[in-house]
Amino acid sequence: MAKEGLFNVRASDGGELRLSRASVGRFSLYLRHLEGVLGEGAAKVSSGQLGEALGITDAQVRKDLAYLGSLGQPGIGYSTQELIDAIRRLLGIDRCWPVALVGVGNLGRALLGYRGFAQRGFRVVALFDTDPTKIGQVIDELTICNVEQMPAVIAATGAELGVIAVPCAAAQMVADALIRAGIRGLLNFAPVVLRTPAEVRLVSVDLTVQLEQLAFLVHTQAPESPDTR
Amino acid sequence: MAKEGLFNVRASDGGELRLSRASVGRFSLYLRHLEGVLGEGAAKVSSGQLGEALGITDAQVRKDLAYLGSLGQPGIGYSTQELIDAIRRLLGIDRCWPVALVGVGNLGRALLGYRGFAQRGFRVVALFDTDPTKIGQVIDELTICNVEQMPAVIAATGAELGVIAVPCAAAQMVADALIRAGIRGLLNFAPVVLRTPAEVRLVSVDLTVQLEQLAFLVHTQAPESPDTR
DNA sequence: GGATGTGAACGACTTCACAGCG
DNA sequence: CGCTGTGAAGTCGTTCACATCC
Repeated sequence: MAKEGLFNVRASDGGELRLSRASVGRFSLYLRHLEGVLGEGAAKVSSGQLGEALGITDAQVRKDLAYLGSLGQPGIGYSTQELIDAIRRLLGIDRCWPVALVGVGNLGRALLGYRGFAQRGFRVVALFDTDPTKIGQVIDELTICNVEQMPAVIAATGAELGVIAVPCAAAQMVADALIRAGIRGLLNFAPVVLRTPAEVRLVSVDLTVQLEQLAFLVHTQAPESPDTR
Repeated sequence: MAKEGLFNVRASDGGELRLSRASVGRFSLYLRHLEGVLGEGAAKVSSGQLGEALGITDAQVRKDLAYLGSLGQPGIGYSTQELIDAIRRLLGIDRCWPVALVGVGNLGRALLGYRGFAQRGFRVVALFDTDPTKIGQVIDELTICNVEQMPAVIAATGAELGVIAVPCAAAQMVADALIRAGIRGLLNFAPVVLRTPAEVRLVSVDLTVQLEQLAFLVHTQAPESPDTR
């Protein structure tokens, strides 16, 4: 009932590009690794080196990078910096994304303090919680607001993405409120399947599911280790 | 260079079964939903209802559930309880998994307090940190130990799985230590690609990658919302 | 009628293999 | 010679469609 598929992206040359879902996930990993090797002074990388580092084949890497245009030089490799810039553009993280965080428990605080977010241009600009005792507290110069204030606060701060880090009983209600307030994408950590209108994007991360995957792998002694996600 | 693939599982009838990676991820979601509907008193479910709830097709659900054996009754559906039991057996979570948690920062604490873990039989039995000021602190009746004590503590507690919630600079070192101490599977939250021997299972969760996926989806206004993973 | 289980068709993703370029 | 870019082949995963059974 839900159709999987390819993404249509405006390519750098202005044309349309069909991008597979699986590649999108890998671009984040390429980016992370490329920023690392650039810091070590490597101005060039080859598909073989990248594949080695991420545990995938060199052919796969070349297929992915070909989406960015013809950035590679035969016999030489790719310019690290050029790849980084192109991937950031493709993923849409060549700019700042203002984020609203709902649920300032341990998980929320962990996300708030997470370096990786800021480094990639994600900036938490608003905090919300449903617990009345937390309303009004200030963390990192941000005041925790209640859900009723959401439309006003989100309009004022310009938050476009929402992170849901509340217990699962409250998750759908929080999602609905965020959507009413005009948020365009949700990152959900609550272990429930959220119902959202088609125009709101949703990514869910369920920590229990990940642990269960691991238990399954250990339990069955499966042949190969899986990749990140 | 790493081959992806199917898992060989000992089926309930004793035979070998080939199980796709993708299905494994969905079994956790089925389980979560089934426990919910069982709590509401639904003794039977159909593939259509399950698919509707998780946003996938009924055919997909039937294909997945067929891995469990022929539990369905044509015209009736599946017994909720039977499915729950069979999925728990398949995933290997029909027993308790002792877990060692490394890194007692915000994320570590969030995981420690996470209800879902305990409910599914994952029990944190050992805590470690690299920060000397935290060593010796007691949380939830567990004393935070340092990495040197790892072999002894893990042997004493019987921990089989390790959760890595340390900054990425320390992650590989922690992984190596856990592996030396005899751990069989790792759940990694640090944004690096860990190197592990083939017999140790690895699942990685990179929160930045998830946010970047979301940014990409919003950025491109892709047609359909993705599912959990 | 209503729902399962499953071969066959379809579509997506990965790997192969090699032409072509620096 | 080394490495990229890409058609072709192969593998994996999902959906269709329908025989089958309660």
